[in-house]
Amino acid sequence: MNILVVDDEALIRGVIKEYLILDDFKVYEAEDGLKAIEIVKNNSIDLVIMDIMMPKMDGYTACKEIKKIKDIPFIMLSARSEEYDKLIGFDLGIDDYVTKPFSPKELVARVKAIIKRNTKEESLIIAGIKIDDLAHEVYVDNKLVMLTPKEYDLLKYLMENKNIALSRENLLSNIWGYDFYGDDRTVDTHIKTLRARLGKYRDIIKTVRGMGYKIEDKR
Amino acid sequence: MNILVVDDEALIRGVIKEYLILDDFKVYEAEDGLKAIEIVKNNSIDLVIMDIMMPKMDGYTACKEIKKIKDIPFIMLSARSEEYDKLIGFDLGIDDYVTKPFSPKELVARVKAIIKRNTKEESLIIAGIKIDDLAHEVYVDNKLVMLTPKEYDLLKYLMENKNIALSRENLLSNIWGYDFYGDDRTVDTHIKTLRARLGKYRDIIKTVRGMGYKIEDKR
DNA sequence: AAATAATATAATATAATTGTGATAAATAAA
DNA sequence: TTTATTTATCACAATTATATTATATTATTT
Repeated sequence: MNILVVDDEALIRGVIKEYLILDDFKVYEAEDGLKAIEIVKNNSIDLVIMDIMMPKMDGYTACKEIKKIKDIPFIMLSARSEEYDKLIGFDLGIDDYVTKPFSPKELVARVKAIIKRNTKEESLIIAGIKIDDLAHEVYVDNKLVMLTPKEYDLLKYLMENKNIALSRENLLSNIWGYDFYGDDRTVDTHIKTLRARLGKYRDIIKTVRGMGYKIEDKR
Repeated sequence: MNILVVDDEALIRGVIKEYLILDDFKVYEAEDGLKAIEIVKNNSIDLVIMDIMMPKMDGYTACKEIKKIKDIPFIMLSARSEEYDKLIGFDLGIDDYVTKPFSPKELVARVKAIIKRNTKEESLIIAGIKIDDLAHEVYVDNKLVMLTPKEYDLLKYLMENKNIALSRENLLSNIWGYDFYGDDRTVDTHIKTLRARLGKYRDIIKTVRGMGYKIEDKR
């Protein structure tokens, strides 16, 4: 889950970020509305925490602009509680509102609550293969299949990037990590074992000769 | 969950009702304080959304009367935010306050928030394991089992997040606290002792290799 | 069709992860 | 304080996963 924190005070951003990271959120930061819009355009942001009072572009305007791009849940921060009414008047689809000074723990709780009510049980499904990422489980024709960690990561990454041919380098750096300096062919071996796990669906993993691999989803 | 919406404007009642129904609430309507009291007397109402300005009997009075009958959470609606202070002065045990014009989405979110914090944690049960959180007791096959504080917290957290694979970092930050800078493997040790306490149910705690642990509830 | 290139597979050695028991440190209780 | 309990860390064994290498197979090019 990617959270964008927008506040002109670096200190406040820092505190919020620290707490969010503890709960496995990935945190992006912006110091004003304009930068926030840029980040939303170029990243997959799932929720925005935004201060109302900011230089260059205030929270109201920034929220309105971002909502045009993508309907992301918002939590607005503000120093004064009176601003609440003003905010409601805007009817921007604000999901929550927190006044400063706030407790970071409370803020994180609200983030979780909002994400929970906005997250439709999204499990990745292609052909007879389903990944329940929360449970960290893979089903083939509704039968639970045990994968090793690497197999799991590989399948998930391929499914998230279905219909895209992924080079071995891409796979290595995104799944093994940028600091992996091993053999390219390591990927091949894992593709092999993964295919074996997928049984009759082994062929959804296509070999892209001279390039790498991809998972194909016809629909 | 039964919600009573009290407002003299049928249009507003209608909008609120529409949104509440989307979230599976059952909605009762009243157009003034007197009718509201009647409905509360004759139905099991869990929460009241009430406008302050109403004919026959205003919101303040109606709220006071209803609180005499039953201690139900209230959300008050009002056209002017200045009335907020007046409302606070009354100290009627208002749970939330929303000024018109309001966002129905926001209102529903607040309803949910209030219901959540008013609902007593029911006891968690998975397989033969029961946590009575109020009593702070754990039963295995209805036999009281003594756990250390950490074991209790760990079991409770795992059960609250059943069917979700939880990383060691997640467990550490949520159970030990964000300021714990110890060894990952500490979790393992506690999982070990916890499993021992659970006797024949030790296997409901699944190891998610390369990841962490989870509790599985098949049903 | 042969030569070449790329990938698939199998076998295996290496590495990483987890389970567990022992122990020391910290905390709470007597 | 002493004692008991709880907690964290360590060490090692058991398990499981991974990377590498060698070889076989398949696809592409000439």
